[in-house]
Amino acid sequence: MKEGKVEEVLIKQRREKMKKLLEKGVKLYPNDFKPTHTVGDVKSQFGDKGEEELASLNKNFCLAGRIVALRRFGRAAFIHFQDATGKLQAYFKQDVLGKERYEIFKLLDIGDIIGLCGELFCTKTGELTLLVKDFKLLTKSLRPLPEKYHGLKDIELRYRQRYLDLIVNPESRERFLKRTKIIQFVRQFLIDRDFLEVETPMMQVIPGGALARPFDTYHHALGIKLFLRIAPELYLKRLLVGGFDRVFEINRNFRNEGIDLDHNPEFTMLEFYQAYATYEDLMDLTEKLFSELARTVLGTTKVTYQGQEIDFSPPFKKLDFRKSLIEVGGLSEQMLVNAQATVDYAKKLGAKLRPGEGVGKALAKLFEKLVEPRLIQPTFVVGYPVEVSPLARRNDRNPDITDRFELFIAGKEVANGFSELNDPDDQRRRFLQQMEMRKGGDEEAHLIDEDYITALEYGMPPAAGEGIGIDRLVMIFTDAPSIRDVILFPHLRPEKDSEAKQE
RNA sequence: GGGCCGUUGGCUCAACUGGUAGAGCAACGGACUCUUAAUCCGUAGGUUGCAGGUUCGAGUCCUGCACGGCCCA
Repeated sequence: MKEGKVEEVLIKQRREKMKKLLEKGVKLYPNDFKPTHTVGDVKSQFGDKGEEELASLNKNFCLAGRIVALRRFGRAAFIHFQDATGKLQAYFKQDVLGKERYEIFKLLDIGDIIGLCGELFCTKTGELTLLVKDFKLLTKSLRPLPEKYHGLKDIELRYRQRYLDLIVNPESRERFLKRTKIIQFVRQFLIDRDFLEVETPMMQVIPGGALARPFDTYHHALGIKLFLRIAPELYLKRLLVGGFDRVFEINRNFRNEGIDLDHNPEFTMLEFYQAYATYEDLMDLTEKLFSELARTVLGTTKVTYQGQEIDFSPPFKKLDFRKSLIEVGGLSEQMLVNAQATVDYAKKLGAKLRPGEGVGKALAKLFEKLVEPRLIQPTFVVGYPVEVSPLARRNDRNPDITDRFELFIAGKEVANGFSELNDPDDQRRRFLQQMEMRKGGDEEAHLIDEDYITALEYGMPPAAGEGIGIDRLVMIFTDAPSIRDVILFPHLRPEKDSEAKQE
């Protein structure tokens, strides 16, 4: 971070205060203060109590938090301090504290973390306030916080110094609290349905389970190249082979791709697998999950996302993949029956199709461009081409498509699920097709995983599985325009200064 | 990777067609014992992202670079 001269002066001033505090025998970073209450406790218990009621309490409260506002006048002052649960006002008076303690109080700054003990009362204006009888500096802050009224607006600083964003922008803090609530709800929803939470490798020898470019790394002791996982799918399905009939994992995936409003190189994914279920069962389950999630976390099934109302009450719309290209994408029937015409049109719209790549890939590209952004209300799209679904079960009536769905909300792909392919011979053929594409230059084509095929040869029960992009889900539920708004520390290019420091 | 836009005290923002870089908050000094964007008086704080160029003169125009945002690939 660049450090201007002015900032250095501000820091120096605070260091001077530290010196004075030390001279008065004040410890700067003690760790022996135990709060008896949080701001949330106090507010929920006494927030609506009247003056007399508070006065008759005659009880001592100890709280701790960061000073975020300071209004001094002579020998008294009001501050606001905040802890993890909220903000509370406190009143410092020389009468109460004595001259010596009040002199120490005067050396405190906005940003300092303090412990406060005292009684609750109600101010003239009706605000619940702690009358401070004793206080203790817990951590001295050396740097000035961003402005109290406007907060921190600079988007780059908000990402790079998220802790500042969290201190001064309540809506950011709320958003991340909501993220946690969402994940907790999803986890409990699955646990309640007898799903077993498991952890599978983040580092894999063969990165599989999705069509994406991986990050690679090296394990020195083993002397092998490893890849950060792009999906946990193939490991979770090995667990189905092992007899865990319902499993799930909520964890990070890593994909070596560009960054935009909907993509971060590491993102959080839920994947779950259920033996003896079909993709249709999972669509039902997904509707239930999303609508209950909305009701629990937001208190309503109608959500406003970027100005558009989204209704999570079931049932969700279902749309056939091919039909969606005509009805939503505006393509003609004639074009879709003519493979060459389809491919040509996809190319015309800017899709890069390599020589080996067929009509399935072209359709997927057309869908991505013409249909996906228009699916605002929760919509299941079903009937994806086999070519782009190498791990999904083939449809019994139409062998060109799979028993697969994707769920779109607000123009974003939020979930992807299918009946699992458990025929080891078909799986091998699919892998081989993918290898052909890879030879044709498709770096995202799936690699052959012989060990996984071996597992299938032992027999995997018929099953269905699904992945849900947690970050996008949180975006929609918190009205966040960018995935970076729902990831605490999104990836940015390092600043030049810090790069120099590393060397 | 390409296009467009942005970068001004710690923070939030001003500065017309090129003509002495300003304000609020925060800070510092002072007054003030129920304030809440406290108030009042005073003070200080800037290599306008970086490097070049044009010009008598550049925050402003031009070129390159860095970082960020949006759009496209």
